[in-house]
Amino acid sequence: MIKITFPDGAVREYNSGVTALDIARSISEGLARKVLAANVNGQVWDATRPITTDATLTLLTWTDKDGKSTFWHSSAHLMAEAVEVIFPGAKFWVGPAIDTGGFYYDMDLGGRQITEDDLRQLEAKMAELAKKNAVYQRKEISKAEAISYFAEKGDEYKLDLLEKLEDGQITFYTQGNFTDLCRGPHIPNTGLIKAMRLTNIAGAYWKGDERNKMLTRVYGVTFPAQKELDEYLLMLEEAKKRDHRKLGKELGIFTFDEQVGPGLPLWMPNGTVIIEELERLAKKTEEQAGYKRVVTPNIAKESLYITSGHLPYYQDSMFPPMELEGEKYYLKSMNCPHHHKIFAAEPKSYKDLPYRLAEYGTCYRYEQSGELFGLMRVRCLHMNDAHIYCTKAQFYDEFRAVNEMYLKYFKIFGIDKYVMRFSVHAPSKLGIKYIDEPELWKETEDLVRDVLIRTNTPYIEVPDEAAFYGPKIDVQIWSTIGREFTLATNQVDFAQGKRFKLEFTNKDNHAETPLIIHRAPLGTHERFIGFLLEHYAGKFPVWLAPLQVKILPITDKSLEYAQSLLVSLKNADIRVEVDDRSEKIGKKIRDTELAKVPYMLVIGEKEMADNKVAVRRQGKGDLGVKGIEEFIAEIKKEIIERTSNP
RNA sequence: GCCGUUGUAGCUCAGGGGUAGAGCACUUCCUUGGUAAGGAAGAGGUCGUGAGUUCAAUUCUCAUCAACGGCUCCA
Repeated sequence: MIKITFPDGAVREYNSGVTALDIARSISEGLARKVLAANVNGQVWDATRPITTDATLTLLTWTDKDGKSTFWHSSAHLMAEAVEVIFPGAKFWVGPAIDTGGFYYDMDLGGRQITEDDLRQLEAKMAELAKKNAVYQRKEISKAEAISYFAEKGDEYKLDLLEKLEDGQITFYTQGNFTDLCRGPHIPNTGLIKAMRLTNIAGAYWKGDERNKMLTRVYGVTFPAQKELDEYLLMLEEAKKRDHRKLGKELGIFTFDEQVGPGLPLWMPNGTVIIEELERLAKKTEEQAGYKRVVTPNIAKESLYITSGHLPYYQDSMFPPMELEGEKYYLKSMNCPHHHKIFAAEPKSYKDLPYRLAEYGTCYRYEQSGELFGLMRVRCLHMNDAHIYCTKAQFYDEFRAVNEMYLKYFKIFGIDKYVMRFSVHAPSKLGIKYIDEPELWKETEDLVRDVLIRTNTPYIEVPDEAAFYGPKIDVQIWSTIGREFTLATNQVDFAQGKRFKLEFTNKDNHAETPLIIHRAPLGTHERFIGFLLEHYAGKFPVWLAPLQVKILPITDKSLEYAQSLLVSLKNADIRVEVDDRSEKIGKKIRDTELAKVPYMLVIGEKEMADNKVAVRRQGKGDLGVKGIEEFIAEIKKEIIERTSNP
């Protein structure tokens, strides 16, 4: 007998060799039908794998993250089985579950192309195979046997995988007519997969290396019930409606033009209002935090970027230089070197530090054409940039203050889902990807970690993602499309100070090099507004809304009254327009609702007689009648306090 | 940059070897209507661009540009 400990602490005895599925069945048949896998002593196992020692056990179902990923990974195998039927001779690389939902399988179809129609055919085949209730069978196998199996099959990709594996760690999983080299685990049988959708076809480099052959990747998603697939598809539809590219066009925020160039957004009047409101917020915040504003040119001579160290590391991401009078000029892809030159322009004493320079800097980066994505990845960007020059003793307070500024902003925008990524260097890439100063890397990484730990900031540490000049903290956020983006960045730089020979005179009258903090809490206008469009689904809070109030006269008898209201509101610095078309009020309301204008003032003969306005809030409906002064006072409060949407 | 898909009116889309269509938007007129679409008429397109095949190309072929889905990349 073995002892099984359940999550609630209960302990029950079972015969050795019992499976998680048996245990579930001993509790209830209903539970047994839902079990997808099990967590046995901290490892995710097949629910059908015999347990032979005392163990802690958690049964995993669709509601568990590991249950879902087991389900999806098993679905990848099911898809592969269908692929083998429809594309005989297909060779397989890997087919994992993906965090954001679903799975993919990378395959070599021997030069054959796969089409949307093929996907529908594959789905049908998967459904047919699933109905057979085929059991996923696990088998431990020797390396020699495994090699001979795939050698015979002619699958060089699996043979490549086998090279790194040794006897004792190789398992095969078989369901129906499909056998795969796989670590597992898998769900008990294919019958659990009730609904499936192959979502798209893509190319993917073998092993993720662009020098390698491109394999065919098919993405899919499956569910234990048709209803859940329907809900998933509905959610995708909703996400599409929130896509910043769609909203940006509908709301007149930005546009692209072929003649201007890819990745070069044109900010339209409505978008420009948002830019200016964001800048107003940033400038006030930064002024209060002791920053000084500067303005620098968009181009500089080559030597500046040689000194900064950017050219050797990032030349590929810069627009090619303009050459005139024997001199090369580059469009700036970062503001730092320019700021360093401002620091260097006047001698500095320790009394001048911390010295904080801020600029909404325009930068140009030559992102590869395939990387461009709406406003999220562009070639011309406006960065909420600043550089803080400080002593090591000041570093803690300065770095902490920057992190606190992030949090202050996130509160204003209601951003509650984010992760701080602490990116550190990789010692093996010193001198290649990173400045070759091992002691300084250690020292600055320790300084940053110290801030994070002492301020109780949750973070994850990621190796080999630092900037070339020092460690950094990136703030990751998720758009409604499910993509992950770096919104803000806070970086330490121990390298450029030296390279630019930046110095201050310390208390002992010696020259000392300052530490530099690069920070951009609001990221770039492009990415931030792209994010906000999706975050608010285009319904901006009043302080950011391009048009804050629309006055809707019911008939043209109240046009004159509308004009007088317009003047009052404009005098109160409210962004307002009158809809003076000869349309019915229902039509005017509909159009204004769709334009996502926060407030509508409906006025007719009644309001005119009482000198009042009927207030309607976008998405909320009629709020009743009030005096114009009362309305102005309320909306001004909402604007000044930068209130989030109710 | 790589693999794949797409490109028709301002927008969303239909069509198809014999030089084009809908809805919305737009213009004009009628309508003055109380909280999500009043009516009529009109204007608008070298069917992304360039070349080829053909008596004839927007439709077929090739190239190119751009967008989209991924991969790679992201100071």
